[in-house]
This record gives sequence, structure tokens and C-alpha cells, in this order.
Amino acid sequence: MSSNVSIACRQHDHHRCIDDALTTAQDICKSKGSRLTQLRQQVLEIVWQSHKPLGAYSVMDILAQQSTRRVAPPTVYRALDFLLEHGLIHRINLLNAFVGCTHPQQQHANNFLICQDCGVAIEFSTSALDNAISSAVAQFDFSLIGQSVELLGQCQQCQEKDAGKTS
Amino acid sequence: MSSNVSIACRQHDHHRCIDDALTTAQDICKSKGSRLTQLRQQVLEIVWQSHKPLGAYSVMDILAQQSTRRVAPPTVYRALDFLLEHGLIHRINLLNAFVGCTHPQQQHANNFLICQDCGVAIEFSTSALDNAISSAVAQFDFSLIGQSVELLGQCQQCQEKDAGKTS
DNA sequence: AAATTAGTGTTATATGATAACATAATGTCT
DNA sequence: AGACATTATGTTATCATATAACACTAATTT
Repeated sequence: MSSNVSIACRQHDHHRCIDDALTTAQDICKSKGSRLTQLRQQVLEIVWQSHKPLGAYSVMDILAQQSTRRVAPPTVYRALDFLLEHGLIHRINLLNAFVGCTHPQQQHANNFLICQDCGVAIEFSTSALDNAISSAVAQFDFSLIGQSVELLGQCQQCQEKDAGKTS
Repeated sequence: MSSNVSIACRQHDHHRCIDDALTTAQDICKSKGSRLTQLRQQVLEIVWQSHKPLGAYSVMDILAQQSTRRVAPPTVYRALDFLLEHGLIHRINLLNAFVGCTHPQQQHANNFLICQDCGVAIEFSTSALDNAISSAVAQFDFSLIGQSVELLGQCQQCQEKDAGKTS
């Protein structure tokens, strides 16, 4: 049982990740009556270029390369805001960066493992964590609106690489 | 048992909070052989002015008011970095802001309840949460270095106020 | 077609953080 | 004490992230 390890850290057919994300995004927007415009879709694709959170200004640069038109910050932020509101991407506060949501259909918590070495952010969700949060919140008579769990460390692959160096 | 509610949200003798924080800070620095200089202590006091996270530039403004000398960003950030390294304050990523640590002596997790209304950040720690995080991390063969749990919502006091308005 | 709404473009600026180098204060050793 | 090393702070410039305000365009509704 060596590998519960997220595919995000491993070799995989990333085009499928992107395709899935786009298809799902289209479905979600259709069902909500929202418009996934060309710009928004383009930004979503850029964020989905990898599993590494991307800063808004990096998105902007890539966008500028792809098209001839000039792109200013508000343009990018508005697209990112739209994608955030529709649960298609997440914001990683620790990095001021954005990453595609791996299961936007389901009610998703905002829990991430972030590798300091390779930069990959792995979205996860466990009932134990949900329960622990619910009961902590209840203990303080707090009313929960949003949550952000960001665990910083080293992913399995990067640990292996490091082990390889020293041995 | 109406009140497990943190004192941070309630009326309390805040001078004691500040005094405790300063005394503890002095102890910790002494035991580590670090220098709690006037500037660092001053910044710590400012961060401890309330239980609401304070931005670096706000700290800077207050600092400038208090003394006659001019204060530039690096000065403030260096002091904040020192305090962070010694576990005397925490950084709230969600707000790009800093708040005093309520129990710097103990091994502390970085878990906060943050009230959207009044701005108070309540530091907490439960074994259920620790365990849930440990096992999630283990599940992905991840090696944990740091954690940031930020729960956004409404504190008990602010809920009461809101209830009062409508009824 | 006119009116309304939603989306994007554009300019300027607010806010948060750091790099690089200069100076001052403190600690250590003889 | 005086010379040296180390640590802390001052100073200037700049980078990075994010938003406000207003103009224009495209889509939708009536």
C-alpha cells in the first residue's frame, strides 16, 4: 500500500487533468447560468498548467504571451474572482497564489498539503479533519463561514530525492 | 456551561494580557540568549494592543506616532520576524497580519478562529485536530514542517449582536 | 431598436514585503 | 580600556500583490 500519494506529485497525464477541469467548469457554469467567457476559460487553463499554485501576476504574464492584447491586473483578478466564486479554483493564502480545484462538484473543504520543494499543492479532505474542525468551532460558539487549512512540508517524491542525495 | 468562549471576544482586563505577554517574552528571550531590544518589545506591545491581527504597516504607523524617529518598513519587518521566530507572535495569512501568541511557552499549533465582524483572532488547539492533521499527513506520505489553520466566521459576541438587531 | 446588465479595458494607486548597503550598538577577547 | 567581531537598526530604492474608479463593449431583455 505504498501509494495513497497524490498523483499531483507523480508523473501523470496532465492533459487529462486540464480537460476534466474544463469540462467540469463548463458544466458547472451552465447549471448556474454563469458565463464561462473566453478570458475566464483561458485563465482557468493557465492556473491548471500544473498542480503548483500560480500567482496572479504570473497568470497575467502568461496571458500576455498567449494573446497579443495587453492585460492589466484587474482583468486577471476579475477572472480569478469569478473562478473562486464558482469553486473552480482555490486561493492558497500562504503563497498568495491560485490553484485549480480538483473536485469542484462536491462540497469541498479548503485543505491543502503544500510541498516546499516542488511547489505542488495537494487538495485533500478527511472526515476526521472535518469533525475536528466542527467540534473546535462548536466549543467556542463560533459560526463557521470559511476555512483554510494549509499544511506546509515535503511531499513523498521530494523526500525520496533528498534521501537519494545523502545516501 | 455557556462559556468556553474565548476571553479575546469578551470584556476583560487587557492590560494583564499585555503584561503577561511581555513578561513571558522576556523569559523566553533570556532563556534563549536572544535580545529583546527596546524596538522589539515596543513592536510586541503594539501587536498586543488588542486581540485583532494588525498589519505591518499599521504597526509602523503606531510606532511612528509613539516615537519621534522615522521608521521604515524593514525596521518593522525585522522586529516582526524576530518575534515570529521566537514564537511570540503569529502571522495570519488570511489577513496578512500579525497577532500575539497566547501561550508561547507551550509547543503551539497555528490554529485560529477569526471573526469577520470584530476582527478578533482566537488561538486554539485541540488534540482531535492535531490527530486529524497527523493522520492526513501520514496518509499522503507527507513530511510536515509547518501548519496554518485559519477558520473564518463569526464569534459568539457578534452573533448575539446580530440576533439583537433583527429580533 | 432601446434599455439594461454583465464583462472587459485602462489608468492610477493602495497595500504588503524585501534587497542592498550604511551606520550604530553590543559583546568578546586580549 | 582598546581592537575586533557580531548583531541590530537606519536608509533608499524597488518589487510584489491587489483594488478603486471610470470608460467602453458585448450580451440579454423588453
